[in-house]
Amino acid sequence: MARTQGSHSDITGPKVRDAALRLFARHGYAAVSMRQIAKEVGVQAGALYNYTPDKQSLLFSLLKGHMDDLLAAWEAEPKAGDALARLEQFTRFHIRSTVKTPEAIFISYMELRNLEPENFAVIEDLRGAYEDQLEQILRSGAETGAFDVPDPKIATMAVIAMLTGVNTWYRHEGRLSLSEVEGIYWDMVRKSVGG
Amino acid sequence: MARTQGSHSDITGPKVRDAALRLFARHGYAAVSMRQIAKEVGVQAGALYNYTPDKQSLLFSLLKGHMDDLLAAWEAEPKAGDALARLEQFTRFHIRSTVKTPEAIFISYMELRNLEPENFAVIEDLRGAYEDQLEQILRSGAETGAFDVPDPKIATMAVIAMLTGVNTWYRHEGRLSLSEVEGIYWDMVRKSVGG
DNA sequence: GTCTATATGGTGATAGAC
DNA sequence: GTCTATCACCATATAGAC
Repeated sequence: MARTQGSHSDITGPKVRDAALRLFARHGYAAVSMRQIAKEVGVQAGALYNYTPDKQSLLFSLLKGHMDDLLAAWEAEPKAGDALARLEQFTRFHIRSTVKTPEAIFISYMELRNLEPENFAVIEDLRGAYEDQLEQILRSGAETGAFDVPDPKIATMAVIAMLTGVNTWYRHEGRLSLSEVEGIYWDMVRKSVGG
Repeated sequence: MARTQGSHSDITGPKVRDAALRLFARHGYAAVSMRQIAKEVGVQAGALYNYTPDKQSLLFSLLKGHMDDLLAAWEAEPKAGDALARLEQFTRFHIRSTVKTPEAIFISYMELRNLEPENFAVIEDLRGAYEDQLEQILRSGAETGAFDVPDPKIATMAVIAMLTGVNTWYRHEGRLSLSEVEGIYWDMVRKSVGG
């Protein structure tokens, strides 16, 4: 039986999140008003509050959703292979993630300071869990002698920063294909840890 | 002869810039009000306009000043040595700069999107000039066979991102000394380019 | 050079009609 | 679920007294 009371909530909700993600990534959370988001969605500002209790919750929800998706996608990857194979897997996974959802990756490290303390703590935990995945790979490879990594913690930060940097310049229409980019970065990552 | 009309401009001016730099770095340009800056300086908001025509000019001036300082400091470095020595020099220089002026480095890549178009173009040019310094080093090393770098442009972005990442975690009171950090990163950078 | 006071407009969020 | 209208507040920037 068809709904008699018309509702767009099942489509407007995602549109609100999409618009917020895009605008936050482009202009920054603090610089974007609820009226701008509403205009992008095609509703009045008041209608947004059917989908989020406030602006801060909207930001948090986007970041939390992204981190959950990222961790779930990594968990879903096959976990076979030695440390070198796992490092290649992580490298390619992180670059593909960066390229697939650039706005989400971007706001996830640009808008942390605009989270209220409790929200910040949640996202920082998830980020830490993600970085731990790489750190464990480097640590296990260092123990078996597969890698030459004197300080796995620092090496983790260095590799993550290098890979996330793809975000700042990669364009789909660019000179290099995604697999070429992956190959170049994997070559550098592998060599940087003496693998 | 002493000034009869009291003036604090020679001290208030720098204090305005210092406060703005610190607050922009911590909370972001869009999230910081002129009233907050004034409060930090210890004057009323109106007084700030003796030192900047508007908020945007204040941001631009901070970014421009930082990039000019950075380029001038690099120019002032001795330019002897082969590509490998020059790469080590750049690596250590960039890390030291990142650690010495963390707020300026931070806003220089976080607040670009808050610059108006003409201001953005100026800063982007200066950033490009800085990145070119590294790219030329990698390119010359690749030509002589000192480095194994198939794509100097990408390698430049990768190395810069890795080094700038120090900004996100380094603390003066931390576990590692600056020269230890430099050493670890230089080891990774050298290996990553096959040097 | 700094102050107080103010012009002008945008902000997040809510109330109540439909 | 969306609209219009509105509240209370904060924003940047300026004017004019001292």
